Amino acid sequence: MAVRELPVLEQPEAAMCCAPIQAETLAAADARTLARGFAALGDPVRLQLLSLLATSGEGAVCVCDLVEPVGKSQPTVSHHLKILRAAGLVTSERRGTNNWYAAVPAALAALREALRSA
Amino acid sequence: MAVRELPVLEQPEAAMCCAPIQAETLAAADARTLARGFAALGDPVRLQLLSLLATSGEGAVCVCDLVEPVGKSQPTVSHHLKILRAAGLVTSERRGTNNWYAAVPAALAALREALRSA
DNA sequence: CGGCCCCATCGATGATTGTCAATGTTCTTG
DNA sequence: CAAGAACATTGACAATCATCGATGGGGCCG
Repeated sequence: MAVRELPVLEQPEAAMCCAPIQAETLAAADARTLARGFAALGDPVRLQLLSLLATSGEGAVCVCDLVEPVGKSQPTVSHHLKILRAAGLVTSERRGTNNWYAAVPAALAALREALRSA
Repeated sequence: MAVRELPVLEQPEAAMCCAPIQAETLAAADARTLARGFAALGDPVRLQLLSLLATSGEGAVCVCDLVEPVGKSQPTVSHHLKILRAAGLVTSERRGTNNWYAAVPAALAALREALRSA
């Protein structure tokens, strides 16, 4: 594509925004942001990826160690990681030729907090 | 429709299954079930509906009081409520001519628990 | 009984999504 | 510099989804 689309939504954004679901009537804007976060969790492959990252003894995991466990092609895994990163749930860091991903506990905690309902 | 589709997935199912994301490597089956629950939260309209239900002083809310706040057509709201109910996140009860929906705190708590990551 | 709400379902449509094979890009290494 | 390895991006396609207007069915009331 010649003309870049507005990349504004590509930025990590979920992080720690938004009032919990229970605060008066969730504003539409907050709802959109929160929904993007939950939607990122709404796929089995992404949950497995997140699980692999969260349970890895030492924080980060190389993509090469993620492809086989989830049983999908490498481009598909890359695609899901991109979504998780856009939602702010994971971070990535290049080390030499490979790419290490790590979960962002604070982001998960934020979504968890939005779910407190009593 | 003459022949009912297999209704098995229509039943509330999320409820309280599945190991948390952090337990070893989330089995594919558990991941699917959890993902269905989070996917149900992955839409702004459904989050708003859930918010309305969770914040209602007295448990249940009539559909007629849900349509206007979310700014969508009545069939659309009905559709989203159906999805929330299928995911076990809300329950419905007929009272006279109208239908009252209520959040299921235990189901929300189950998803919240799956998110504990440290 | 007849009309009127309240709500669910149907049918259609445009948009989004998950997936893969093929191709690029960026390093490292010989 | 050439070859190869590790990922990301592109393009394509089938499937799912969100949305709405129109319709249907079940209670209530006059």
